[in-house]
Amino acid sequence: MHVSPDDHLTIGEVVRRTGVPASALHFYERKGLIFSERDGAHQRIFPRHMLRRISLIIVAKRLHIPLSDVAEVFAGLPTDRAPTHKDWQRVSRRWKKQLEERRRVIESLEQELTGCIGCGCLSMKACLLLNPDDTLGGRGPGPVRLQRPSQSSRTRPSWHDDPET
Amino acid sequence: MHVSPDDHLTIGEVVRRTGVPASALHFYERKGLIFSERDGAHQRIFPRHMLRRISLIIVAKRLHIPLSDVAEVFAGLPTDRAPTHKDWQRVSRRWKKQLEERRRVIESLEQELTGCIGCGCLSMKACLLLNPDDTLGGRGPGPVRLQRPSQSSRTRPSWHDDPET
DNA sequence: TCACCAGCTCAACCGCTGTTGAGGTCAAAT
DNA sequence: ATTTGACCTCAACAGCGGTTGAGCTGGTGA
Repeated sequence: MHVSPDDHLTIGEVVRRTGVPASALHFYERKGLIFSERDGAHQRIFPRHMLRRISLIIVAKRLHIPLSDVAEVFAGLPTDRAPTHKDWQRVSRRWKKQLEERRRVIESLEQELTGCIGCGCLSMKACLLLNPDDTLGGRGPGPVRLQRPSQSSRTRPSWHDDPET
Repeated sequence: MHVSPDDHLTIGEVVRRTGVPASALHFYERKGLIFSERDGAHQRIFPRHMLRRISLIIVAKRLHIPLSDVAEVFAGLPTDRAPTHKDWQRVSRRWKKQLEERRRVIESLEQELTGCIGCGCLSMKACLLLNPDDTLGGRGPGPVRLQRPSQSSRTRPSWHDDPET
């Protein structure tokens, strides 16, 4: 039943082992993320270590890392053998940093939104939600502003003012 | 210079006030998020309170709330006048919950990934990263597993085992 | 009168991540 | 000899959130 030499796998075998549909494998190959040789009948033969790359793609997918980033990562990885444990550590730490960054962005948005729930001015000029001024969250990680600015320091049109009047 | 009655605005005026390009306004209108009347020359005339809806769309965009959710929210809002402060509070709290949920998902992924950096097995069967078993993170908010499972309780293929061998 | 500007519609296209389907090849099994 | 199954390629389509461009109308000022 289509069994390949120990170190090579047909696409069907890869599909069964990884759960990734053949259409996606074709797609990844077109994108240059994975490679295959061909047998006499022009059919793909994947080196077994390609399973590692595919695993990495699956992980990236779970983490919502775009394939463009995966491609960047793969550019620094050997193509003739599986990545080493050290390779994995580099990659996973890189992706961890991206998760942290995403979390920080969300936390910052949460704080802004919380500050705006009671206000609701939605003024095109004054509302912080509407005006992503990069001064906040721009430099350095960590919380930027834990307290809402004092009343006096912030323009506060009342709710029923029309925006931009 | 194209000035409309106090309570109505041309599309150009809306563009200038909101910073949203006309093409996007057309798009939002096609999606049923905003409405306009037409003047004699079939040109859009926006009721001034439409600016509030547009502000909400801008906020949603910043929060990465999909337009489908905005549409859902707008379905519960009056179409003939601006949303009230109470409306805003309902909406912003809803979106805040969604941010919290997204943050929790990221936190959970961060933890999984952290646990896997030292392991790197990437086993199709055993790796938690590769096998999103909904038992984790599925029920209840908050951290699910703060410590990595004990060596004994978890299958740990060594790095150089081929996945799925 | 003529240019110009604001606006209009409709269709096509962008990047992303794949999926679906049509139509063909090849080897093994019946 | 035929059928089945696995595989191939290529093109088109999906949803999301719009943008771009062509070709039109209508009002205003020089």
